[in-house]
Amino acid sequence: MTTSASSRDHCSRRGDLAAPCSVCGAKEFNICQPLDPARQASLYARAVRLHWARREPVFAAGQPARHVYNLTEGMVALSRSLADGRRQIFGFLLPGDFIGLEAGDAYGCDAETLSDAKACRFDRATFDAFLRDNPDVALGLVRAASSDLAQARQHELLLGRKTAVERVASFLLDLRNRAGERHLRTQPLSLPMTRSEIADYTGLTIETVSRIFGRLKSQGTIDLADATAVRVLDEARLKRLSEGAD
Amino acid sequence: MTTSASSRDHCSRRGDLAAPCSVCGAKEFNICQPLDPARQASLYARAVRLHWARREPVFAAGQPARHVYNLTEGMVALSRSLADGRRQIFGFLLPGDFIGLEAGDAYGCDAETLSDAKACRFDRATFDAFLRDNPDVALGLVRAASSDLAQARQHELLLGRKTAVERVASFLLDLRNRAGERHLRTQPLSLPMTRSEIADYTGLTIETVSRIFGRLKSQGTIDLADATAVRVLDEARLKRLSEGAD
DNA sequence: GGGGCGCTTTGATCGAAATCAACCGTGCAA
DNA sequence: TTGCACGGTTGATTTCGATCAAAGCGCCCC
Repeated sequence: MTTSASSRDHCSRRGDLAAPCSVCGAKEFNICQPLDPARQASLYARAVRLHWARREPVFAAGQPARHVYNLTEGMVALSRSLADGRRQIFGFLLPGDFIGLEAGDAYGCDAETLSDAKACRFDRATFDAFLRDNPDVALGLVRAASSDLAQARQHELLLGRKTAVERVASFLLDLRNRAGERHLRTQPLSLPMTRSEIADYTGLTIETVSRIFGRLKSQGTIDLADATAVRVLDEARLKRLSEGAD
Repeated sequence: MTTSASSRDHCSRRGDLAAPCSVCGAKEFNICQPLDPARQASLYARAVRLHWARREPVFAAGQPARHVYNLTEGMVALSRSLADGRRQIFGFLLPGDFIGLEAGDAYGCDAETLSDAKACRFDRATFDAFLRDNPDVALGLVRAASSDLAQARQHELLLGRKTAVERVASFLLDLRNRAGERHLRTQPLSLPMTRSEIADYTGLTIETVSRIFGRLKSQGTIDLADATAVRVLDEARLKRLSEGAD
């Protein structure tokens, strides 16, 4: 199995999710609440709600890709490591995002929770059949896949050509924008990831990330109540820094 | 128009292509030769064969994405630049690859030829309609898109976490494998791209790329007849170098 | 032939970020 | 309460690749 030992199906906790499952429409964690019961019956009947604690694997690179997930709460990191342990994080997934959608026979990267997280899980075969019957949903997924590629290329530009300051500023702005889009904007922005995960995303070391946070703080560009609570004080400046000005 | 001034429709030169167009099946540059005339009539009737000289733009980031291309001969680079000119090349396209497939309303990157190149061009609307009628082709494209994403992530790992030697070794092996897959393997491997383009792909400078080529040559790992003709002498060693051993 | 241009190579030096090394604060378990 | 593990910050030093500089080599055009 790809989900960790402590993940539970149909967990007994209840409550609103950060985002309803975009496939089966579930709005609460343990209740099936599809938008269109007739069409989606075969799919949601088999959908399973899962939740994980912080720092648990959802799946690992190379495992057979038997499931597709729709994240409804929490944050998940996609990454891949070299044999000697050097790790590159590709991105941080937010509620509403799909996990494992692009996989062929096997998952191409590791997926790990960065916080408590919840997701709807679908069997790949069931999911594919559902897409065949629902071209509108399928079209939406094609768009989502294109946007993943666009994001990956943006990230390639960051890793290949930006300085350390530009990388960290870009990371902060990007996270802020994506959180804002999904109405998850909190003030201050709370970061579930550690300095080590930010370093592995930006292609830097934890020391460099820490120093740059310090510099941004002393400049007055951001405020740090603690290491995880970032308040952007000067967005325009942060934007300039992310593009190589200053 | 996105194609350059010197591109010509239905060019009068003839001859076998490196790869037949994977959509309309054209095997020669100026002759429509579809695999299944009945089904594909609406598409191939409007397909246009183009060719470009070296270093010509196919399209630029931000332009309205009106066309989809299938490269049949030559090589094209996808890239994106920062305001100050720093450029990141995302990949090198070979015959058989699609160009501009993942674009939404506008192209997300610059596409430029690295050599003389030929392609079949389709109107996006026509192409989309064709895909709706040919789900098998559409499925193939979904797989192609997934593999683009996998490749982009491999490249993120290269840019974020590999050393200069590892990057150049990975670049050479990757190009070699992809050329081999498509029966374009030449011995020695001939590189249509300059040191500057290799640098922009690997996130290095031309001087560093040149020095590493020199080092690989003096080690006996590769042989360089001239700057563009690379013969891999010790593939196993190159593989080890690309992964951090040695 | 010669001169200039674009690309590559090679050498010397510099600098941004990595590495090495303490040290701090917090939370947790003995 | 102590001790320790973990994450974060900060300082000293090193290093890898960038930058600066110069020269070599086709290649094309005059």
